[in-house]
Amino acid sequence: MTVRLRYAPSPTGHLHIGGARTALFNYLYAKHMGGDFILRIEDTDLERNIDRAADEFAKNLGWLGIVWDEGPDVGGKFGPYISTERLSIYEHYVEVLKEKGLAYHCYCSEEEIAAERDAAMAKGEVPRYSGHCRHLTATQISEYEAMGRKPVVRFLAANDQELRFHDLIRGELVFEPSGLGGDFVIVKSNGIPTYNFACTIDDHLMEITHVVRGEEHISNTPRQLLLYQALGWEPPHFGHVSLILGPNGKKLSKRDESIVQFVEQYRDMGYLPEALFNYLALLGWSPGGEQEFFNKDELIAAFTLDRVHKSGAFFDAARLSWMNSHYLKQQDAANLLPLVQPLLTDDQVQGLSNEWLTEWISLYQEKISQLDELPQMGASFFVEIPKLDEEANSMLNQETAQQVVKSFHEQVKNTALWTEEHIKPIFKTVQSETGKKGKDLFMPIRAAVMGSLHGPDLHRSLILLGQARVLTRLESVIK
RNA sequence: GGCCCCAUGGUCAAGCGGUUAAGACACCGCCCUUUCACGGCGGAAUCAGGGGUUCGAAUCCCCUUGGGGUCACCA
Repeated sequence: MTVRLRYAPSPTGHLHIGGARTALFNYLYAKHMGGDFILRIEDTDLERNIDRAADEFAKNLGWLGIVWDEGPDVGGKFGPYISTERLSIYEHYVEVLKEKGLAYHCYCSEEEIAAERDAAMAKGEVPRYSGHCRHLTATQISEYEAMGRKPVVRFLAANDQELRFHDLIRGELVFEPSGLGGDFVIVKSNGIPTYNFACTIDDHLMEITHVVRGEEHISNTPRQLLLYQALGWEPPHFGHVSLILGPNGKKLSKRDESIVQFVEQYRDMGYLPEALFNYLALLGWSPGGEQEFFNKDELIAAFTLDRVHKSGAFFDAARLSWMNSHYLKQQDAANLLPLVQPLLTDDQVQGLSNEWLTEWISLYQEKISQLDELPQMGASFFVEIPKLDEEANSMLNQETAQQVVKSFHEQVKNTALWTEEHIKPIFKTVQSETGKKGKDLFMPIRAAVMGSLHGPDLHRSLILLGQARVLTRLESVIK
């Protein structure tokens, strides 16, 4: 039997790194086992649904390199893959449960339930639905209806045995039935099923074999187990992945601004999908060896659930950054060009060929850890005369530096060709003319031409700049 | 608070009863280099505490402590 896993986000925001990692683990395991990976949208919270969010999830998941075999856009034989398009399916199973006497209408208002809960809490007891509406008479029901109350449907959780399941990551997990909170809601008063219900129905009908999800779902599992039991279904295997922690040591909150946590933001900053993919795979999972860099196929080959960590992991932005700089170095500058172009203004790229820009990228490629550092770092190439920074300025105020610059200027002016082979001898000549070498030779020229003592390879920079512009820049600092 | 989960350096982590407790990021030195970076070499830094079990415990068990998750008509 082939393995089937799914990622089932609710379209209430952007894809964040925690969700992306959960999707990634599901994907990697499905592919490792030669099975299917399914994307399903759980949009049962009508109020919080955000337009286009589902498309964004798909877009960003796709960007990361996660591909699904079935989903809202690609279809599949277990569709539809969006909860709100499956309402009639859920209705059917509500009827099934009602016929078995395991589901009933509850007319208690949210206020009444809240009052019960608060009372229980005040007494230090576990909140638990009282079962008030379990056995309503026909008259009571019509009274409630006459009052205009809209019922929810509750599942009759009469279970009094402990619930247990073998978690793929954590091992045997056991729950006391008293902690469940009594009969829980499976259909909200607006007629839409709750997560626990929809999820159970969908996972079963879609023949999901392994449910790998965040640790925050551990406590939902016993309720879902009850549902599987009531429906006479075999539950899938469950595995709960630990949380990704923010700087405060708590579960990442989407509202926490201290950390960049949406996939799209990383894309915009110039992170490569391979780097994020690689980093996320290694967060909370380890193949055990010393290898750090893995491509997708290697990860698929290596990924197993039993090596997923039980403890939470801090999101280490510095490590991601390091990993991205590695992937950036690996790339051909030409491949980076389309990613860099959107980061440059029309003004900057005016009249510049792709070849020129590619060379410009390759000049800085190994110095950056994200692509959006490039425009700033390489800005001096886009202006006629760069502004001298403090260090460069004070260097050029020195008489010895002026000598070097003047001599260099003279040579540049008189050279006919402007290639690496012609530039090298120029430095030789300046060296013998001024008696300067090493730093004393190169730094004044770098300062004069680039406006800074730090920067990429000087020879290549000069060539890219072009003879005319180099001359202009030299003249601008000669006193 | 109830229930549940977790615990190796600052961070990611290897380790599954016998190791000088890997490796990486970050950090600090040094080297390479016309600068910055890259790279190379080196350094500092970890088994939360206490009990057991065992000839032997980072590894197994218990307790404590600490952290986290969850207690919705959100997922």
